[in-house]
Amino acid sequence: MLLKSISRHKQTILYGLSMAALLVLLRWLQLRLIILEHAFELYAAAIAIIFTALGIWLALRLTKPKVRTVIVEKPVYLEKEIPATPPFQLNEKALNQSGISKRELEVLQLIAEGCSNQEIADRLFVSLNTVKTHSSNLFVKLDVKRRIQAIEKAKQLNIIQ
Amino acid sequence: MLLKSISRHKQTILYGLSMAALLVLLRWLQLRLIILEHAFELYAAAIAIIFTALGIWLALRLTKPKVRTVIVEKPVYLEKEIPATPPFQLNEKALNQSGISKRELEVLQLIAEGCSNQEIADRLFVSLNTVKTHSSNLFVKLDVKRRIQAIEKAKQLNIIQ
DNA sequence: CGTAAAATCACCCCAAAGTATGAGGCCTGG
DNA sequence: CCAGGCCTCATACTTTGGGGTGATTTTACG
Repeated sequence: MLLKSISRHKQTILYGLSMAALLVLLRWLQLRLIILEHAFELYAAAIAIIFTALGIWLALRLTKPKVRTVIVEKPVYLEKEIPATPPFQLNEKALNQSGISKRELEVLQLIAEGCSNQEIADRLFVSLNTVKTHSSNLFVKLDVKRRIQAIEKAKQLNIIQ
Repeated sequence: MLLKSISRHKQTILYGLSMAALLVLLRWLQLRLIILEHAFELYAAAIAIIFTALGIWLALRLTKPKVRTVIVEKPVYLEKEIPATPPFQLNEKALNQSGISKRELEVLQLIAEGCSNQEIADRLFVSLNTVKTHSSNLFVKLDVKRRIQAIEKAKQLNIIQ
């Protein structure tokens, strides 16, 4: 029970532990180097670097990338010039009809890339359970039973590449 | 507004608070064990805060795009000029190089159709274990970890449609 | 402002997928 | 003939996937 809980929050715990370890290390370094001449500068520099990294990490972790690309259909009739490889065109109609939400679409795309649910969770910064929920909903909306079938269907419908 | 802001950045605040708690703990430990100059600690804390902020600012600065709307003109071709789908050409060279056997290829094709291992076993009239063995070998030979990746890779190599 | 949809997460349980290992039968080329 | 690849299957185990339920929080919209 406890073990399960631990393994489930492995990442969180790891984060915490590594931060703690880092601070202890810094403390130790301080004690070690306190006698040296430029210990203070080194220590300050280390803090600066580490906390800059922490800040970057925090920002990236907490600001959900809000890149939203909206593709609008605009028919253009052509006579003869056919591009060799027709570019992917998101079929918004099919997407809307299926009732698949934005987040679900993201999950679907990652599924199509061959990610495991855990990998998807890591890349979207959500929990494994959330990914499962999304994919479950996806299967219902796409009327399929397995992720592979979901990929096939979504490709047929031009919902994903 | 303030409340909203608080609830929005709950994670951040929690993180900050726990960091603060950690520092206080360390401070307390220090007071317990050693008596050192206070200026240093304050200075270090200041550096930490400032550079965390710097990191956040940097990250936010460097990840620029927010909402972008891309309008793509979708080419619609006249009836006669529907781009022909190039006929599937099995890449025998890649197939031989990969070392995939005949039976494994059959399994691979059924995997790509979205069949479960049990369904594959039924269709090939072999046991479930056999299918598992084949697919395991496939993953090694294709250098992938999951069946979805195997499908992708096999399609890339023109081993399957 | 209130509501509905979307997103998030948890817990339980079971099924499917995948790993590791061993083993026996069947061809085939040297 | 016999070594080696292939196909078959088994057993045991771990990991991942998926169903179901319920809950809270965000977000979007009238």
